[in-house]
Amino acid sequence: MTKSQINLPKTAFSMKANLPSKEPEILKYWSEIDLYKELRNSRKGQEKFILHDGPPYANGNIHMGTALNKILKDIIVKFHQMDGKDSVYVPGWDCHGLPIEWKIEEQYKKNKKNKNEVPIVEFRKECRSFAEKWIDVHKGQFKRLGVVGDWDNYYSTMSFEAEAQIVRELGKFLKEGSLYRGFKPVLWSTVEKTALADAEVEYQDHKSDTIYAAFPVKFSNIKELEESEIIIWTTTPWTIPANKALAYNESLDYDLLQINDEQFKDKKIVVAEALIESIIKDCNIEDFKILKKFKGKELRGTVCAHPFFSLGYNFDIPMLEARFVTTEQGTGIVHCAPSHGPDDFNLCLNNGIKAIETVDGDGKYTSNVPLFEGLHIFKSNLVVIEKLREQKKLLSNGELVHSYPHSWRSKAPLVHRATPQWFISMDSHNLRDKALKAIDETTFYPSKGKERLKAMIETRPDWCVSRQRVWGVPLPIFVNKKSKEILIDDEVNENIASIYEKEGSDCWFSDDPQKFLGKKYKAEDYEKLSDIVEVWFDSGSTHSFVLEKREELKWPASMYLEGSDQHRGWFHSSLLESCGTRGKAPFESILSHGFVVDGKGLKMSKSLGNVIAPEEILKKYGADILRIWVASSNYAEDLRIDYSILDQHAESYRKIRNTFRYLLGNINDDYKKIEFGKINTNEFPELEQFMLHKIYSLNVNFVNYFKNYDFHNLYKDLLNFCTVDLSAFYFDIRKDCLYCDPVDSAKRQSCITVLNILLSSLLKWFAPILSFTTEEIYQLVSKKNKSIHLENFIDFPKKFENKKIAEKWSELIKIRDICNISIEEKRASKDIGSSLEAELEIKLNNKFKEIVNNIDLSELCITSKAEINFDDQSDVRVVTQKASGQKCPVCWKISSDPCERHP
RNA sequence: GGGCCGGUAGCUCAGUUGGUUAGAGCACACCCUUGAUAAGGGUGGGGUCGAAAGUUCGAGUCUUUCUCGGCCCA
Repeated sequence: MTKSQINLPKTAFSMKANLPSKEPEILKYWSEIDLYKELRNSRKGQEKFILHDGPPYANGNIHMGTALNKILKDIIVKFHQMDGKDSVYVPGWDCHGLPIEWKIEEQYKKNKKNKNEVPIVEFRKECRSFAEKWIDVHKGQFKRLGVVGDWDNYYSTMSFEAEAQIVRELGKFLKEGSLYRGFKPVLWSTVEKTALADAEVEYQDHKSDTIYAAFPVKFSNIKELEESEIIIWTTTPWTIPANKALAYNESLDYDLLQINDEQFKDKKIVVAEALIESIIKDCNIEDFKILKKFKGKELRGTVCAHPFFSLGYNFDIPMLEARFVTTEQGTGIVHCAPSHGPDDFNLCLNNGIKAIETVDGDGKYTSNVPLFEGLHIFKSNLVVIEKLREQKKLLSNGELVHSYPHSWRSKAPLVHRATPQWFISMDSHNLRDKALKAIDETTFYPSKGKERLKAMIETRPDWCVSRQRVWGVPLPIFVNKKSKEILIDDEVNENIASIYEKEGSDCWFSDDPQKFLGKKYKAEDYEKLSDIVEVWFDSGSTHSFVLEKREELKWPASMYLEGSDQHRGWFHSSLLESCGTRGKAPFESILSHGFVVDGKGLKMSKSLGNVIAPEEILKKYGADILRIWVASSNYAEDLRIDYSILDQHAESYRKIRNTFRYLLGNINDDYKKIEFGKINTNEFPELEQFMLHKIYSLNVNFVNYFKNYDFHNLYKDLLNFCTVDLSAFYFDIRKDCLYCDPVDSAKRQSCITVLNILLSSLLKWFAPILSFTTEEIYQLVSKKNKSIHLENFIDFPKKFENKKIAEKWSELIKIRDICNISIEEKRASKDIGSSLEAELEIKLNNKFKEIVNNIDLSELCITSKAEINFDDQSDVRVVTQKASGQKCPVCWKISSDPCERHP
């Protein structure tokens, strides 16, 4: 039988991958050999690459976005590890915060338990164990993706160590003086006497009093405006006493009107042109004329007086530019009470007007509001309207039914109320400037991230770090009862931190305040805050209790990597926290990725029914397919996924797998490491030399792509190499030699050498992406080492590069393509089937003499014969004919003479 | 509603400073092979470059408007 005469490929590497069942076995193996420890040992003392993990929230199963994030991190960590660096990855979790509080409250409701009757400490314990449970679930799910890291020593923002360090970090801001107490409007229920979070608010129709009120102009760059009045419209007359500014939009058109009606005789008013019609109707104005038209931007610098200026409100009301002013309704000028609206608050804050406490928790005006102190705001609309009328500053009043926020519990209407909050100043100690400088010193992938973060830092208001909640790190602040001064003392701060380090922060709520104050101060002289720190400060501090505290890590991190929403989130808070405390960013580079969307580019949502869970993909395809999806997608934009896209990647995977299978089969699973120094590439056939050049130049691209974290191009090059250069070209041509030539022939040996080089190259190139499959193969062929992931990338010798051969062979491939077209014609007409049934007559222009010198085009085109003739005609002409003669039973070549190799 | 980013074959992606007929792989169709075989090879079809207008001798590339989508903010 002729089959015994030829060397057919033989391998234990199955064609079918069976990833969903194979991968867990490999995971088990990694855990048995303690891969993470091996990785660390293998790179002791090497340059570090530290990708600091942005902590996911310990709540709910992971979704595609989380999977993408972790896989991308793992790919990068593995690349750097194989690049010879000590590439350490410590995963972490964000644990404090409202979502977990709600989950526990939900459980209480189910069990008919009253939250207010549960001691804070007990409630917090339940939050803690809830977070712990989800950390465990996440851990299992992340590991299943093939993510390698220090899972046993993960970090969490609720560890005692973290809570203690967060106190120390706050202490730095406190000591510096940039942490201050201010006021900020929150949605407040005067019935429940508490602030409500957005999700606790429901919108219902509500009847409000409306007014048109007048603010006299004191100064303006538009001369005609003096002695006129700016008109505003509002649905909350009770906020007029808290007014501090007026807002206009610079791109709107405004008019100065003179009113001639009896009741407003000779009044001159300013309103937006687009709203004149509705205003004159609402205010019963019949006779007016337009004195002047002007653009909003001309209002810059205008200062008004308060409508109650003659009643003691004798401060300036500046006019400020604001984009939120529209001509939808009102007058095109908005009255701003910084204590009673977020827009108003931010606008005023950015213009140096601080909010003050104008209304107390019960809804009554404070002493900061002359004339109205003690009056309940819900009863004061009519009082304010009367006062305006009395001061001749009311044009009209009415009522409006509109959508308005209400408490979901009491159903009572809510108000925006400025409450005492704690802020970190952006400017008092140049935090903004420091952060902007740090951004300039950071490398962004993709580069557009830099502008995005910069724009946010440039315009953001002071950082509010306090929350009136329970599940978080308590703000470690004492305020002197008499002087109202904040206690700033390193000793006290360190005392609190060291207590937390031992027992956690629960004790803040249960233990004697004296415990925290130490002996220096008396507890009775101080008010202990019950606010907690907002969770972005927690996660923004991870660099301090992870990067700085752990010996195996370094500060700053080499990279922070998150979804692009984190420009507003973790990138942002980490930058501010670190610049405030250390003057520098905690990262050298930032990589941001887009969002996972469905196959059509729409966001995934339950209502659209287009959600794909990572779990389903793992069950159907396996983690390596998901990892291919990550590597092949352009993370700079949104990443599309659906089953047809995954099917396509699964197809590519098969191609890659079969490439490996061909390599393994032809070396019979007997991989031999090739010593590059010992091989003389010049003695190789040209085809082998060409392949070595291909390997070399692919690696040049590979390194460039990797350095720029350009994985989708890197993967594309690898895949194309497998399909175009190997499967359809090199492998196809060399089958004849591998199967039919004597085992010891120099040509076959050269080929085997190249196959060995290819195997090790591809294994390493693919290892960071196809973590499981490359390990599966490595286990089959490696004799000494425990894991492919412990290997280094290959440093290919310069002698592999051969530009001359590359140029020559790219011409040969063009000739081959033309031959194939000619062969195809004969195949289509059923003259021949296999290309070995063909013999070629190739006519070449004389200029190709050099190109085809020493080249057997029958080998290249896999035909039985190829005759070359030269002339001075056009470049390449091929005639294909059916080969005549006998088919050699061994190599299947057809020839009229007996087969030379197999006589 | 505002800011930012994006839209190139069915899919994943290339496309330099504007310059031949817009490329690759996959998928698809047809054919071959049965010695990589639930594999492998060959050939081929497929694009108004989201839309419109403008600048230019010339636009996928520059400008404006619109549209669709995403993120952030309100």
